[in-house]
Amino acid sequence: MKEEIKKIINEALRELKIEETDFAVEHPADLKNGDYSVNVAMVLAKQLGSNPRELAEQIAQSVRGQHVRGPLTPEHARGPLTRYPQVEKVEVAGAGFLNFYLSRKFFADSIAEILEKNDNFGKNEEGKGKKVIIEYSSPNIAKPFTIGHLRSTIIGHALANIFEYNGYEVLRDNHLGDWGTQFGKLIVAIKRYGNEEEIGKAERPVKALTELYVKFHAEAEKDKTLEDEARAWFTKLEQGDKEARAIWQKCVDWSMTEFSKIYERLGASFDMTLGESFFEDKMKTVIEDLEKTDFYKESEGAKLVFFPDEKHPPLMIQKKDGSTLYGTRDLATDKYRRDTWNPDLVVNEVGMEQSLYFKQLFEVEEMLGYFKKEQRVHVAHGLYKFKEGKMSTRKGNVIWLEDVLDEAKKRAGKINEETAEVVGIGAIKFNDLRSESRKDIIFNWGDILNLDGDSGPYVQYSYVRTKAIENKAKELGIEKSIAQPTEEIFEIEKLLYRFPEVVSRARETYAPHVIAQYLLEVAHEFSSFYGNTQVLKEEDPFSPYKLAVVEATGIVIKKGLWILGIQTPEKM
RNA sequence: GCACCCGUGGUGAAAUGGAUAUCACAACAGUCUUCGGAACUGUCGUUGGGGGUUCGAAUCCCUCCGGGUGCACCA
Repeated sequence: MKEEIKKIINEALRELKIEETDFAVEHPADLKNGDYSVNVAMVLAKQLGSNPRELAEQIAQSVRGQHVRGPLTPEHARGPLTRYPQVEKVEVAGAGFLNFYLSRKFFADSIAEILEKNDNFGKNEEGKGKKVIIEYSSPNIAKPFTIGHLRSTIIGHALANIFEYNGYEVLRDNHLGDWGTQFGKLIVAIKRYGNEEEIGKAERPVKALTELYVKFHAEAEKDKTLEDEARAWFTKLEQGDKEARAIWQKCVDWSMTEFSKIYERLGASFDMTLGESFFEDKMKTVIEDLEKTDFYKESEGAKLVFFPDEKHPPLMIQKKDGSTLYGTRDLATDKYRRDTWNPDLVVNEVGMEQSLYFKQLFEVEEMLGYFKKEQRVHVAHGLYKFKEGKMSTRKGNVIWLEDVLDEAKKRAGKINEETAEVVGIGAIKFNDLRSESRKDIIFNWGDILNLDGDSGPYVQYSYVRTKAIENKAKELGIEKSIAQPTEEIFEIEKLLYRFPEVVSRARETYAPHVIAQYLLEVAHEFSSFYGNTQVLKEEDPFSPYKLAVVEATGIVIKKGLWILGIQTPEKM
């Protein structure tokens, strides 16, 4: 429709003998200002030195076919609008906006389209033939999967769905932190203070491993030789020592058993889980590649990359003891990704605190010719905060994710026992996705599970309500139909047809909250029309056309929530 | 010290450079009574301060203030 409006405007400009110019066709923020608004008069007013409102009025008249200046072409005499039955009227408003109001026909057609496409409504092809790797979740083996890891999992999952819905081929990668010096410490701790059999049988083996890890640090305070012992074990692990390898493997297995339970509850899934250990033998060539560049330098025995003009602080790629770092492994990972899948885009969903690191990483990858900077994106999220203060993952002062999920379920159970899990998890997810991911989230149970407010359960309930109305109509023997669009304009129709644009914008901006906010708007509009007693005041509460709108609303909400990774219960 | 992010009603948030800055929660005042967990209406703002760019700034630029995070052998 946007394109059609551009054509209409350009036609009017030609008729007025005004040179064409760039202008915007947008949805006004306020639904009262029409469905599309055009700023062409304001843009032109400056160039022509005329009054924007008067100019807008002239353009509007030309659009309506009420031309004033010069002879009319026969086609134009009828007015462009008569050839576009989707447009109801054009009005001049504000500083000189041309507001286009769409017609009943347009809305009825869009409702028909939603009903027809159903589950596929909103899918588009903009990413056709393009491949994107999205790395998210990426917990550390043998370390707690806390509420802190929740954000990456939830946001990453939503992003993956957003890209997929826009036609991209999506590879979801869980880049496990399964390598690094902490495994030396862990091996020492297990051998000294642990019991493998007990850990294996524990309900939460990771919890047991974390306790051992904490104990190691406590003991290492007193006995400095422990650190050396740990380093030695990590070296053994790197060299493929059988015993070290076996213990490491157990840690991975125990952790994954525990993590998969969480993923199942969260509905998150991955196409691959290539942990850092997978790239252990792939780092040599990366370091060789780097040594060839002008930016490589050794300093105090370590190998570093220095950035031109000291744009960023240097990035270390090898420690003086010869072992590698996080960055080295990430470079190897991305080289492998390029060689194996040749993706158009690689996205890392990781916390904000790593944004300098990612700037460095992307810069180095460009130096090495692995990826261009525009092919690498760091989607950064803020922290969860609690009223009591910032949460800390150190010193065992940890909030375990499973406890949070259980609490959500328990609280949601007060609404409806049967759907407690779906509503509880949905509430947590929606709370995470409803605002810009860059911002910190203040964790507040009252808001998260609020049925009346801007919450996941509120949106889920709106969907359930569409089903309730459909069932009621069935009882009354009323069939949906778009044959007779009611005279009254439902504000909700003005929102539903925009769903595909919303999905597209969420992809462009890497912003799931765009979809969440849209769903809230839909839910609010829906409840002001079909919010309970309101409906019964209507003369014709369950007309066939209204039912069609209700069903379309259900389709859009369900699909929107699906993209966010949130399930829709059938009852609440 | 340097760099990055954030600052919007009492609270939590939204706003592709556009219109009278939107929504929810809480509070107060009122209308209505069920397909339901009712819903709706009204009241409450110098977008942290100050400059600048622009026809137009919460949004872009500069600067100051406040909060957060990061800056060589962790990940």
